[in-house]
Amino acid sequence: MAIRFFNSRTRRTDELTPLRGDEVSIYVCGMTPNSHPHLGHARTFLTFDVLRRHLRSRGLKVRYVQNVTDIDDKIIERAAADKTPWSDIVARFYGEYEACAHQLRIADPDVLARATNEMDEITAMIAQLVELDKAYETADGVYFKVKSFSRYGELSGRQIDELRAGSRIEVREQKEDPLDFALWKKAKPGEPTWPSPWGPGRPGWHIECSAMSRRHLGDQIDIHGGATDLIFPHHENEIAQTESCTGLHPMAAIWMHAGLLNVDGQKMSKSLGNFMPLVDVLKRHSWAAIRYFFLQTGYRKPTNFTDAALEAATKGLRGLYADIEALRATAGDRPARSDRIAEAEEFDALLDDDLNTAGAVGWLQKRLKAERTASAQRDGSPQAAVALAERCLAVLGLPATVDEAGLTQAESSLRLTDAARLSLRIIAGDGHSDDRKLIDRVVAIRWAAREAKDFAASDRLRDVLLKSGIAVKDSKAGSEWTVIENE
RNA sequence: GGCGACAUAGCCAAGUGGUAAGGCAGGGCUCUGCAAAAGCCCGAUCCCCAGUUCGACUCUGGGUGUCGCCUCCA
Repeated sequence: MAIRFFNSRTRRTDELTPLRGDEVSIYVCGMTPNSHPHLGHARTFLTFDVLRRHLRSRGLKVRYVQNVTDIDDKIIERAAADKTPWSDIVARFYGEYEACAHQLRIADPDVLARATNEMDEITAMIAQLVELDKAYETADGVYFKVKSFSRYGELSGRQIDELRAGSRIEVREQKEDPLDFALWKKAKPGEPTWPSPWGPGRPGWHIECSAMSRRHLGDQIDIHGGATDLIFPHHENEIAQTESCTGLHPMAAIWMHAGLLNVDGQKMSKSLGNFMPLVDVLKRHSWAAIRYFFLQTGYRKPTNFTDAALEAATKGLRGLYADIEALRATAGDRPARSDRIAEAEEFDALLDDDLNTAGAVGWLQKRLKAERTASAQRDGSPQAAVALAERCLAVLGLPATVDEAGLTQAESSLRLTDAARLSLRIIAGDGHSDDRKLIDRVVAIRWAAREAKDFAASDRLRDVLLKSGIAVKDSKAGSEWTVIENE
Protein backbone atom coordinates (compact mmCIF):
# COMPACT_ATOMS: atom_id res chain seq x y z
CA MET A 1 0.00 0.00 0.00
CA ALA A 2 2.34 2.63 -1.21
CA ILE A 3 1.12 6.18 -0.93
CA ARG A 4 2.35 8.27 -3.80
CA PHE A 5 2.03 11.81 -5.01
CA PHE A 6 3.05 13.75 -8.05
CA ASN A 7 6.21 15.52 -7.04
CA SER A 8 6.86 18.83 -8.75
CA ARG A 9 10.52 18.53 -7.87
CA THR A 10 11.10 15.27 -9.73
CA ARG A 11 8.17 15.63 -12.11
CA ARG A 12 7.19 12.08 -11.30
CA THR A 13 4.83 10.34 -8.99
CA ASP A 14 6.93 9.51 -5.95
CA GLU A 15 6.25 7.27 -3.03
CA LEU A 16 5.83 8.89 0.35
CA THR A 17 8.46 7.49 2.67
CA PRO A 18 8.31 9.47 5.89
CA LEU A 19 11.67 10.64 7.19
CA ARG A 20 10.72 9.89 10.78
CA GLY A 21 8.91 6.60 11.22
CA ASP A 22 5.19 6.99 10.83
CA GLU A 23 5.21 10.72 11.26
CA VAL A 24 4.65 12.88 8.21
CA SER A 25 5.72 16.50 8.28
CA ILE A 26 3.82 18.87 6.04
CA TYR A 27 4.32 22.56 5.48
CA VAL A 28 1.84 24.46 3.38
CA CYS A 29 2.14 28.07 2.32
CA GLY A 30 -0.89 29.85 3.66
CA MET A 31 -2.31 33.15 2.72
CA THR A 32 -1.01 36.67 2.87
CA PRO A 33 -3.97 38.55 4.31
CA ASN A 34 -3.77 41.67 2.21
CA SER A 35 -7.17 41.20 0.63
CA HIS A 36 -10.29 39.04 0.78
CA PRO A 37 -9.73 35.29 0.74
CA HIS A 38 -11.17 33.80 -2.45
CA LEU A 39 -12.33 30.49 -3.81
CA GLY A 40 -8.84 29.69 -5.06
CA HIS A 41 -7.56 29.75 -1.49
CA ALA A 42 -10.33 27.35 -0.58
CA ARG A 43 -9.32 24.96 -3.34
CA THR A 44 -5.74 24.82 -2.19
CA PHE A 45 -6.43 24.41 1.51
CA LEU A 46 -9.24 21.96 0.86
CA THR A 47 -6.76 19.85 -1.07
CA PHE A 48 -4.35 19.70 1.82
CA ASP A 49 -7.18 19.16 4.25
CA VAL A 50 -8.16 16.00 2.41
CA LEU A 51 -4.51 15.00 2.23
CA ARG A 52 -4.27 15.21 6.00
CA ARG A 53 -7.47 13.29 6.54
CA HIS A 54 -6.36 10.54 4.24
CA LEU A 55 -2.89 10.17 5.71
CA ARG A 56 -4.39 10.01 9.19
CA SER A 57 -6.91 7.42 8.11
CA ARG A 58 -3.94 5.43 6.87
CA GLY A 59 -2.55 5.42 10.38
CA LEU A 60 0.14 8.01 9.87
CA LYS A 61 0.79 10.79 12.30
CA VAL A 62 0.64 14.11 10.57
CA ARG A 63 2.27 17.27 11.75
CA TYR A 64 0.82 20.02 9.64
CA VAL A 65 2.19 23.54 9.68
CA GLN A 66 0.65 26.37 7.75
CA ASN A 67 1.85 29.93 7.79
CA VAL A 68 0.36 33.37 7.58
CA THR A 69 2.58 35.95 6.02
CA ASP A 70 1.15 38.72 8.10
CA ILE A 71 3.40 41.49 6.90
CA ASP A 72 4.20 42.45 3.33
CA ASP A 73 4.20 45.42 1.00
CA LYS A 74 0.57 45.10 0.04
CA ILE A 75 -0.61 44.92 3.62
CA ILE A 76 1.26 48.15 4.26
CA GLU A 77 -0.22 49.72 1.14
CA ARG A 78 -3.69 48.67 2.09
CA ALA A 79 -3.28 49.97 5.62
CA ALA A 80 -2.15 53.31 4.27
CA ALA A 81 -5.07 53.44 1.86
CA ASP A 82 -7.57 52.59 4.58
CA LYS A 83 -5.84 54.79 7.14
CA THR A 84 -5.77 51.97 9.62
CA PRO A 85 -2.99 50.00 11.35
CA TRP A 86 -1.50 47.14 9.32
CA SER A 87 -2.48 44.73 12.09
CA ASP A 88 -6.14 45.60 11.53
CA ILE A 89 -5.85 44.64 7.89
CA VAL A 90 -4.37 41.31 8.90
CA ALA A 91 -6.97 40.68 11.57
CA ARG A 92 -9.77 41.49 9.19
CA PHE A 93 -8.72 39.40 6.20
CA TYR A 94 -7.22 36.53 8.11
CA GLY A 95 -10.26 36.45 10.34
CA GLU A 96 -12.38 36.27 7.24
CA TYR A 97 -10.31 33.36 5.96
CA GLU A 98 -10.55 31.45 9.21
CA ALA A 99 -14.31 31.89 9.39
CA CYS A 100 -14.66 30.55 5.86
CA ALA A 101 -12.22 27.72 6.48
CA HIS A 102 -14.23 26.66 9.49
CA GLN A 103 -17.43 26.75 7.49
CA LEU A 104 -15.78 24.52 4.92
CA ARG A 105 -14.58 22.29 7.74
CA ILE A 106 -10.97 22.72 6.87
CA ALA A 107 -9.18 21.51 9.97
CA ASP A 108 -6.94 24.00 11.72
CA PRO A 109 -3.24 23.42 11.21
CA ASP A 110 -1.34 21.82 14.08
CA VAL A 111 0.84 24.88 14.06
CA LEU A 112 -0.29 28.20 12.66
CA ALA A 113 2.95 30.04 12.06
CA ARG A 114 2.73 33.81 11.89
CA ALA A 115 5.69 35.61 10.41
CA THR A 116 5.55 38.47 12.88
CA ASN A 117 5.69 36.03 15.77
CA GLU A 118 8.91 34.48 14.56
CA MET A 119 11.12 37.44 13.84
CA ASP A 120 13.96 36.01 15.90
CA GLU A 121 14.13 32.88 13.80
CA ILE A 122 13.84 34.90 10.62
CA THR A 123 16.60 37.34 11.46
CA ALA A 124 18.79 34.51 12.74
CA MET A 125 18.44 32.71 9.43
CA ILE A 126 19.28 35.83 7.47
CA ALA A 127 22.31 36.35 9.69
CA GLN A 128 23.40 32.82 9.00
CA LEU A 129 23.10 33.38 5.26
CA VAL A 130 25.18 36.56 5.53
CA GLU A 131 27.71 34.67 7.61
CA LEU A 132 27.92 31.97 4.94
CA ASP A 133 28.44 34.65 2.31
CA LYS A 134 25.18 33.67 0.67
CA ALA A 135 23.72 37.08 1.31
CA TYR A 136 24.88 40.67 1.52
CA GLU A 137 23.70 43.95 2.94
CA THR A 138 23.02 47.06 0.90
CA ALA A 139 21.71 50.49 1.73
CA ASP A 140 18.12 49.34 1.48
CA GLY A 141 18.22 45.76 2.70
CA VAL A 142 19.78 42.34 2.68
CA TYR A 143 19.76 40.22 -0.47
CA PHE A 144 20.26 36.58 -1.27
CA LYS A 145 22.99 35.79 -3.79
CA VAL A 146 21.18 33.60 -6.23
CA LYS A 147 24.31 32.62 -8.14
CA SER A 148 25.77 31.23 -4.93
CA PHE A 149 23.23 28.44 -5.01
CA SER A 150 24.04 26.02 -7.80
CA ARG A 151 20.73 24.20 -7.74
CA TYR A 152 18.75 27.39 -8.30
CA GLY A 153 16.03 26.79 -10.86
CA GLU A 154 15.79 23.07 -10.25
CA LEU A 155 12.25 23.05 -8.90
CA SER A 156 10.78 25.29 -11.57
CA GLY A 157 12.92 23.93 -14.37
CA ARG A 158 14.45 27.25 -15.14
CA GLN A 159 17.92 28.21 -16.39
CA ILE A 160 19.60 31.01 -14.53
CA ASP A 161 20.69 32.63 -17.79
CA GLU A 162 17.16 32.81 -19.08
CA LEU A 163 15.88 34.21 -15.85
CA ARG A 164 18.48 36.90 -15.90
CA ALA A 165 17.31 38.13 -19.28
CA GLY A 166 13.80 38.65 -18.05
CA SER A 167 14.50 40.09 -14.64
CA ARG A 168 14.90 43.71 -13.83
CA ILE A 169 16.03 45.80 -10.95
CA GLU A 170 13.61 48.03 -9.15
CA VAL A 171 14.74 51.61 -9.10
CA ARG A 172 15.48 51.79 -5.44
CA GLU A 173 17.10 48.39 -5.09
CA GLN A 174 20.83 48.06 -5.06
CA LYS A 175 21.37 44.43 -5.87
CA GLU A 176 24.62 42.93 -7.10
CA ASP A 177 22.70 40.77 -9.49
CA PRO A 178 19.25 41.29 -10.95
CA LEU A 179 18.20 37.82 -9.81
CA ASP A 180 18.99 38.42 -6.16
CA PHE A 181 15.95 38.74 -3.96
CA ALA A 182 15.32 40.51 -0.68
CA LEU A 183 15.73 38.76 2.65
CA TRP A 184 15.28 41.91 4.68
CA LYS A 185 13.82 45.25 3.72
CA LYS A 186 15.00 48.25 5.65
CA ALA A 187 12.11 50.41 6.71
CA LYS A 188 11.16 53.64 5.11
CA PRO A 189 9.60 56.31 7.31
CA GLY A 190 6.19 55.39 8.63
CA GLU A 191 6.48 51.67 7.92
CA PRO A 192 6.05 49.03 10.61
CA THR A 193 9.39 47.72 11.78
CA TRP A 194 11.10 44.96 13.68
CA PRO A 195 14.65 45.20 14.95
CA SER A 196 17.50 43.41 13.20
CA PRO A 197 21.30 43.52 12.90
CA TRP A 198 20.74 45.59 9.74
CA GLY A 199 18.49 48.08 11.38
CA PRO A 200 14.71 48.27 11.67
CA GLY A 201 12.74 46.75 8.86
CA ARG A 202 10.76 43.70 7.81
CA PRO A 203 11.46 40.35 6.18
CA GLY A 204 11.37 39.80 2.45
CA TRP A 205 8.62 37.60 1.13
CA HIS A 206 10.28 34.18 1.06
CA ILE A 207 12.43 33.97 4.15
CA GLU A 208 9.60 33.52 6.64
CA CYS A 209 8.63 30.18 5.17
CA SER A 210 12.19 28.92 5.26
CA ALA A 211 12.60 29.99 8.87
CA MET A 212 9.26 28.69 10.07
CA SER A 213 9.29 25.34 8.35
CA ARG A 214 12.76 24.74 9.73
CA ARG A 215 11.78 25.77 13.22
CA HIS A 216 8.57 23.77 13.43
CA LEU A 217 9.41 20.76 11.29
CA GLY A 218 13.17 20.55 11.04
CA ASP A 219 15.84 20.85 8.36
CA GLN A 220 14.15 18.40 6.05
CA ILE A 221 10.48 17.65 5.72
CA ASP A 222 8.28 15.15 3.93
CA ILE A 223 5.84 17.32 2.03
CA HIS A 224 5.81 20.98 1.15
CA GLY A 225 2.65 22.26 -0.44
CA GLY A 226 1.06 25.26 -2.03
CA ALA A 227 -0.59 26.26 -5.27
CA THR A 228 1.27 26.02 -8.56
CA ASP A 229 1.73 29.74 -8.85
CA LEU A 230 4.09 29.59 -5.91
CA ILE A 231 6.59 27.30 -7.65
CA PHE A 232 8.42 30.29 -9.00
CA PRO A 233 9.78 32.32 -7.45
CA HIS A 234 8.51 31.61 -3.95
CA HIS A 235 9.34 27.95 -3.54
CA GLU A 236 12.48 28.18 -5.62
CA ASN A 237 13.69 30.88 -3.27
CA GLU A 238 12.69 28.95 -0.19
CA ILE A 239 14.79 26.04 -1.34
CA ALA A 240 17.77 28.28 -2.01
CA GLN A 241 17.53 29.83 1.45
CA THR A 242 16.91 26.69 3.43
CA GLU A 243 19.33 24.41 1.66
CA SER A 244 22.04 27.07 1.79
CA CYS A 245 21.66 27.16 5.56
CA THR A 246 21.30 23.48 6.28
CA GLY A 247 23.54 22.10 3.54
CA LEU A 248 20.95 19.36 3.18
CA HIS A 249 19.08 18.41 0.04
CA PRO A 250 16.23 18.21 -0.58
CA MET A 251 14.59 20.43 2.02
CA ALA A 252 11.30 18.75 1.13
CA ALA A 253 11.08 15.27 -0.32
CA ILE A 254 7.82 15.90 -2.11
CA TRP A 255 6.56 19.21 -3.42
CA MET A 256 2.83 19.12 -4.03
CA HIS A 257 1.11 21.87 -5.95
CA ALA A 258 -2.59 22.41 -6.28
CA GLY A 259 -3.90 23.63 -9.62
CA LEU A 260 -5.27 27.11 -10.03
CA LEU A 261 -8.90 28.03 -10.25
CA ASN A 262 -10.44 29.84 -13.18
CA VAL A 263 -13.70 31.71 -13.04
CA ASP A 264 -15.99 31.57 -16.06
CA GLY A 265 -13.07 30.45 -18.14
CA GLN A 266 -10.73 33.21 -17.08
CA LYS A 267 -7.80 33.27 -14.79
CA MET A 268 -8.69 34.51 -11.36
CA SER A 269 -6.23 36.74 -9.63
CA LYS A 270 -6.10 39.66 -7.33
CA SER A 271 -4.55 41.84 -9.99
CA LEU A 272 -7.32 41.09 -12.48
CA GLY A 273 -9.88 41.79 -9.79
CA ASN A 274 -12.23 39.02 -10.92
CA PHE A 275 -11.75 36.81 -7.94
CA MET A 276 -14.60 35.16 -6.11
CA PRO A 277 -14.59 36.22 -2.47
CA LEU A 278 -15.10 33.10 -0.40
CA VAL A 279 -17.74 34.71 1.75
CA ASP A 280 -19.86 35.39 -1.32
CA VAL A 281 -19.56 31.88 -2.65
CA LEU A 282 -20.49 30.48 0.74
CA LYS A 283 -23.62 32.59 0.67
CA ARG A 284 -24.70 31.17 -2.65
CA HIS A 285 -23.72 27.54 -2.21
CA SER A 286 -23.55 25.07 0.61
CA TRP A 287 -20.13 24.40 2.08
CA ALA A 288 -20.45 20.69 1.39
CA ALA A 289 -21.27 21.30 -2.26
CA ILE A 290 -18.17 23.45 -2.59
CA ARG A 291 -16.07 20.65 -1.13
CA TYR A 292 -17.73 18.14 -3.39
CA PHE A 293 -17.17 20.31 -6.43
CA PHE A 294 -13.44 20.25 -5.84
CA LEU A 295 -13.38 16.58 -4.89
CA GLN A 296 -14.82 15.71 -8.28
CA THR A 297 -11.74 16.94 -10.07
CA GLY A 298 -8.06 16.16 -9.66
CA TYR A 299 -6.33 18.57 -7.33
CA ARG A 300 -3.64 19.31 -9.90
CA LYS A 301 -5.94 20.14 -12.76
CA PRO A 302 -6.82 23.70 -13.52
CA THR A 303 -10.49 23.94 -12.65
CA ASN A 304 -13.10 26.25 -14.02
CA PHE A 305 -15.65 27.59 -11.60
CA THR A 306 -19.13 28.53 -12.70
CA ASP A 307 -22.33 28.73 -10.71
CA ALA A 308 -23.81 26.14 -13.05
CA ALA A 309 -21.01 23.71 -12.23
CA LEU A 310 -21.59 24.25 -8.53
CA GLU A 311 -25.29 23.63 -9.04
CA ALA A 312 -24.48 20.37 -10.79
CA ALA A 313 -22.22 19.40 -7.91
CA THR A 314 -24.98 20.22 -5.46
CA LYS A 315 -27.38 17.93 -7.27
CA GLY A 316 -24.82 15.19 -7.47
CA LEU A 317 -24.17 15.39 -3.76
CA ARG A 318 -27.89 15.32 -3.01
CA GLY A 319 -28.10 12.14 -5.03
CA LEU A 320 -25.31 10.61 -3.00
CA TYR A 321 -27.14 11.39 0.22
CA ALA A 322 -30.38 10.07 -1.24
CA ASP A 323 -28.68 6.69 -1.66
CA ILE A 324 -27.34 6.77 1.88
CA GLU A 325 -30.74 7.74 3.27
CA ALA A 326 -32.39 4.90 1.38
CA LEU A 327 -29.85 2.47 2.82
CA ARG A 328 -30.42 3.84 6.32
CA ALA A 329 -34.13 3.28 5.90
CA THR A 330 -33.57 -0.27 4.75
CA ALA A 331 -31.06 -0.94 7.50
CA GLY A 332 -33.49 0.18 10.15
CA ASP A 333 -35.65 -2.91 10.13
CA ARG A 334 -33.01 -5.48 9.44
CA PRO A 335 -30.62 -7.33 11.71
CA ALA A 336 -26.97 -6.52 11.21
CA ARG A 337 -24.98 -9.01 9.25
CA SER A 338 -21.46 -9.43 10.43
CA ASP A 339 -20.46 -11.47 7.40
CA ARG A 340 -20.24 -8.34 5.34
CA ILE A 341 -17.60 -5.99 6.60
CA ALA A 342 -17.45 -2.58 5.08
CA GLU A 343 -14.53 -2.73 2.73
CA ALA A 344 -12.92 0.59 2.07
CA GLU A 345 -9.61 -0.68 0.77
CA GLU A 346 -10.36 0.21 -2.83
CA PHE A 347 -11.42 3.67 -1.80
CA ASP A 348 -8.25 4.17 0.19
CA ALA A 349 -6.11 2.81 -2.62
CA LEU A 350 -7.53 5.43 -4.96
CA LEU A 351 -6.55 8.17 -2.55
CA ASP A 352 -3.13 6.59 -2.12
CA ASP A 353 -2.63 7.21 -5.81
CA ASP A 354 -1.93 10.92 -5.89
CA LEU A 355 -5.06 11.76 -3.96
CA ASN A 356 -7.46 10.61 -6.65
CA THR A 357 -10.56 12.07 -5.02
CA ALA A 358 -12.54 12.04 -8.27
CA GLY A 359 -12.00 8.33 -8.65
CA ALA A 360 -12.76 7.74 -4.99
CA VAL A 361 -16.03 9.64 -5.16
CA GLY A 362 -17.07 7.73 -8.27
CA TRP A 363 -16.20 4.45 -6.60
CA LEU A 364 -18.28 5.29 -3.55
CA GLN A 365 -21.23 6.30 -5.68
CA LYS A 366 -21.14 3.11 -7.66
CA ARG A 367 -20.73 1.05 -4.53
CA LEU A 368 -23.72 2.63 -2.83
CA LYS A 369 -25.89 2.23 -5.89
CA ALA A 370 -25.01 -1.45 -6.09
CA GLU A 371 -25.58 -1.94 -2.40
CA ARG A 372 -28.91 -0.23 -2.66
CA THR A 373 -30.01 -2.59 -5.41
CA ALA A 374 -28.76 -5.58 -3.47
CA SER A 375 -30.43 -4.45 -0.28
CA ALA A 376 -33.70 -3.91 -2.06
CA GLN A 377 -33.54 -7.59 -2.95
CA ARG A 378 -32.78 -8.47 0.66
CA ASP A 379 -29.36 -9.57 -0.40
CA GLY A 380 -27.19 -6.78 0.89
CA SER A 381 -25.95 -5.38 4.09
CA PRO A 382 -27.24 -1.85 4.32
CA GLN A 383 -25.73 -1.33 7.75
CA ALA A 384 -22.27 -2.10 6.44
CA ALA A 385 -22.84 0.09 3.41
CA VAL A 386 -23.93 3.01 5.56
CA ALA A 387 -20.93 2.54 7.82
CA LEU A 388 -18.70 2.41 4.76
CA ALA A 389 -20.24 5.56 3.34
CA GLU A 390 -19.87 7.47 6.59
CA ARG A 391 -16.29 6.40 6.91
CA CYS A 392 -15.43 7.44 3.34
CA LEU A 393 -17.27 10.73 3.64
CA ALA A 394 -15.33 11.54 6.79
CA VAL A 395 -12.04 11.07 4.95
CA LEU A 396 -13.29 13.44 2.28
CA GLY A 397 -14.39 15.89 4.94
CA LEU A 398 -18.05 15.54 4.05
CA PRO A 399 -20.76 15.12 6.69
CA ALA A 400 -22.81 11.97 7.23
CA THR A 401 -26.18 13.52 6.51
CA VAL A 402 -27.86 15.94 4.12
CA ASP A 403 -28.96 18.19 6.93
CA GLU A 404 -25.44 18.64 8.13
CA ALA A 405 -24.35 19.35 4.59
CA GLY A 406 -26.72 22.31 4.52
CA LEU A 407 -28.30 21.01 1.35
CA THR A 408 -31.87 21.26 2.50
CA GLN A 409 -33.56 24.46 1.56
CA ALA A 410 -32.59 27.11 4.04
CA GLU A 411 -35.60 28.41 5.90
CA SER A 412 -34.07 31.82 6.00
CA SER A 413 -34.35 32.08 2.25
CA LEU A 414 -38.14 32.33 2.50
CA ARG A 415 -39.11 35.74 1.31
CA LEU A 416 -42.59 36.64 0.13
CA THR A 417 -43.37 39.71 -1.89
CA ASP A 418 -46.08 41.96 -0.50
CA ALA A 419 -48.40 41.02 -3.36
CA ALA A 420 -47.85 37.32 -2.74
CA ARG A 421 -48.43 37.70 0.97
CA LEU A 422 -51.65 39.57 0.35
CA SER A 423 -53.10 36.95 -1.97
CA LEU A 424 -52.14 34.16 0.43
CA ARG A 425 -53.79 36.03 3.29
CA ILE A 426 -56.98 36.38 1.34
CA ILE A 427 -57.02 32.68 0.54
CA ALA A 428 -56.23 31.69 4.09
CA GLY A 429 -58.59 34.21 5.60
CA ASP A 430 -55.80 35.05 7.96
CA GLY A 431 -54.27 38.46 8.31
CA HIS A 432 -51.94 37.94 11.22
CA SER A 433 -49.84 34.82 11.04
CA ASP A 434 -46.25 34.93 9.88
CA ASP A 435 -45.39 33.86 6.37
CA ARG A 436 -44.51 30.36 7.38
CA LYS A 437 -47.82 29.65 9.06
CA LEU A 438 -49.63 31.38 6.26
CA ILE A 439 -48.11 29.06 3.71
CA ASP A 440 -48.84 26.05 5.90
CA ARG A 441 -52.46 27.11 6.01
CA VAL A 442 -52.80 27.57 2.26
CA VAL A 443 -51.09 24.25 1.66
CA ALA A 444 -53.54 22.64 4.09
CA ILE A 445 -56.50 24.20 2.28
CA ARG A 446 -55.16 22.87 -0.98
CA TRP A 447 -54.69 19.41 0.55
CA ALA A 448 -58.31 19.44 1.65
CA ALA A 449 -59.42 20.35 -1.86
CA ARG A 450 -57.31 17.52 -3.18
CA GLU A 451 -58.80 15.06 -0.74
CA ALA A 452 -62.23 16.20 -1.87
CA LYS A 453 -61.07 15.52 -5.44
CA ASP A 454 -61.58 19.12 -6.32
CA PHE A 455 -58.50 19.09 -8.51
CA ALA A 456 -59.32 22.32 -10.25
CA ALA A 457 -59.15 24.21 -6.96
CA SER A 458 -56.12 22.26 -5.89
CA ASP A 459 -54.24 23.12 -9.07
CA ARG A 460 -55.28 26.75 -8.81
CA LEU A 461 -53.80 26.96 -5.32
CA ARG A 462 -50.63 25.27 -6.40
CA ASP A 463 -50.36 27.89 -9.10
CA VAL A 464 -50.80 30.73 -6.62
CA LEU A 465 -48.14 29.27 -4.37
CA LEU A 466 -45.82 28.77 -7.31
CA LYS A 467 -46.13 32.42 -8.22
CA SER A 468 -45.26 33.26 -4.64
CA GLY A 469 -42.07 31.26 -4.96
CA ILE A 470 -43.31 28.15 -3.20
CA ALA A 471 -43.22 24.68 -4.74
CA VAL A 472 -45.60 22.04 -3.42
CA LYS A 473 -44.94 18.33 -3.51
CA ASP A 474 -47.70 15.80 -2.85
CA SER A 475 -47.19 12.38 -1.41
CA LYS A 476 -49.50 9.87 0.23
CA ALA A 477 -48.79 11.33 3.62
CA GLY A 478 -49.52 14.90 2.68
CA SER A 479 -48.08 17.93 0.95
CA GLU A 480 -44.71 19.45 1.53
CA TRP A 481 -43.55 22.79 0.36
CA THR A 482 -40.16 24.25 -0.37
CA VAL A 483 -38.85 27.60 -1.36
CA ILE A 484 -38.01 27.74 -5.04
CA GLU A 485 -34.37 28.50 -5.53
CA ASN A 486 -33.85 31.54 -7.62
CA GLU A 487 -30.82 31.95 -9.86
C1' G B 1 10.90 32.90 -26.92
C1' G B 2 11.87 29.41 -22.33
C1' C B 3 9.68 25.76 -18.82
C1' G B 4 5.51 22.75 -17.61
C1' A B 5 0.65 20.54 -17.54
C1' C B 6 -3.37 18.81 -20.09
C1' A B 7 -6.34 16.93 -24.63
C1' U B 8 -11.77 10.78 -22.84
C1' A B 9 -19.61 11.16 -24.59
C1' G B 10 -23.64 17.92 -24.82
C1' C B 11 -20.95 19.51 -20.05
C1' C B 12 -17.75 17.99 -15.67
C1' A B 13 -14.58 13.81 -14.94
C1' A B 14 -11.94 8.70 -13.43
C1' G B 15 -9.24 4.82 -15.66
C1' U B 16 -6.46 -0.01 -17.48
C1' G B 17 -1.62 -2.90 -22.69
C1' G B 18 -6.82 -6.85 -24.01
C1' U B 19 -12.21 -3.63 -26.46
C1' A B 20 -13.84 2.75 -21.40
C1' A B 21 -15.97 4.56 -13.40
C1' G B 22 -19.09 8.22 -11.69
C1' G B 23 -21.87 12.92 -11.78
C1' C B 24 -24.86 16.85 -14.39
C1' A B 25 -27.89 17.69 -18.57
C1' G B 26 -31.01 14.90 -22.23
C1' G B 27 -34.42 10.74 -23.87
C1' G B 28 -37.76 6.46 -22.57
C1' C B 29 -40.55 3.85 -18.79
C1' U B 30 -42.78 3.15 -13.68
C1' C B 31 -45.30 5.66 -9.87
C1' U B 32 -48.88 9.90 -9.60
C1' G B 33 -55.83 12.86 -10.67
C1' C B 34 -51.99 16.17 -12.68
C1' A B 35 -47.24 18.07 -11.40
C1' A B 36 -42.93 17.55 -8.56
C1' A B 37 -39.90 14.09 -6.18
C1' A B 38 -38.23 9.16 -6.44
C1' G B 39 -36.95 4.47 -8.95
C1' C B 40 -35.48 1.67 -13.48
C1' C B 41 -33.34 1.82 -18.45
C1' C B 42 -30.51 4.31 -22.60
C1' G B 43 -25.11 7.12 -24.55
C1' A B 44 -18.46 7.70 -26.18
C1' U B 45 -13.66 3.63 -28.99
C1' C B 46 -10.83 7.84 -25.85
C1' C B 47 -7.29 15.27 -30.66
C1' C B 48 -4.46 13.75 -35.51
C1' C B 49 -0.46 10.84 -37.97
C1' A B 50 3.30 7.11 -37.80
C1' G B 51 5.64 3.22 -35.00
C1' U B 52 6.25 -0.91 -31.14
C1' U B 53 2.86 -5.14 -29.97
C1' C B 54 -0.91 -10.98 -31.05
C1' G B 55 -3.57 -6.62 -29.30
C1' A B 56 -3.10 0.58 -27.46
C1' C B 57 -7.35 5.06 -25.49
C1' U B 58 -3.42 3.35 -22.31
C1' C B 59 4.00 2.67 -24.66
C1' U B 60 7.48 5.53 -28.34
C1' G B 61 8.16 9.52 -32.04
C1' G B 62 6.05 13.60 -34.67
C1' G B 63 2.07 17.09 -35.22
C1' U B 64 -2.15 20.13 -33.69
C1' G B 65 -4.84 22.48 -29.84
C1' U B 66 -5.97 24.47 -24.85
C1' C B 67 -4.12 26.33 -20.38
C1' G B 68 -0.59 27.82 -16.68
C1' C B 69 4.16 29.81 -15.02
C1' C B 70 8.35 32.96 -16.58
C1' U B 71 6.13 40.08 -12.50
C1' C B 72 2.49 40.28 -7.01
C1' C B 73 -0.70 35.97 -6.53
C1' A B 74 -3.50 29.86 -3.40
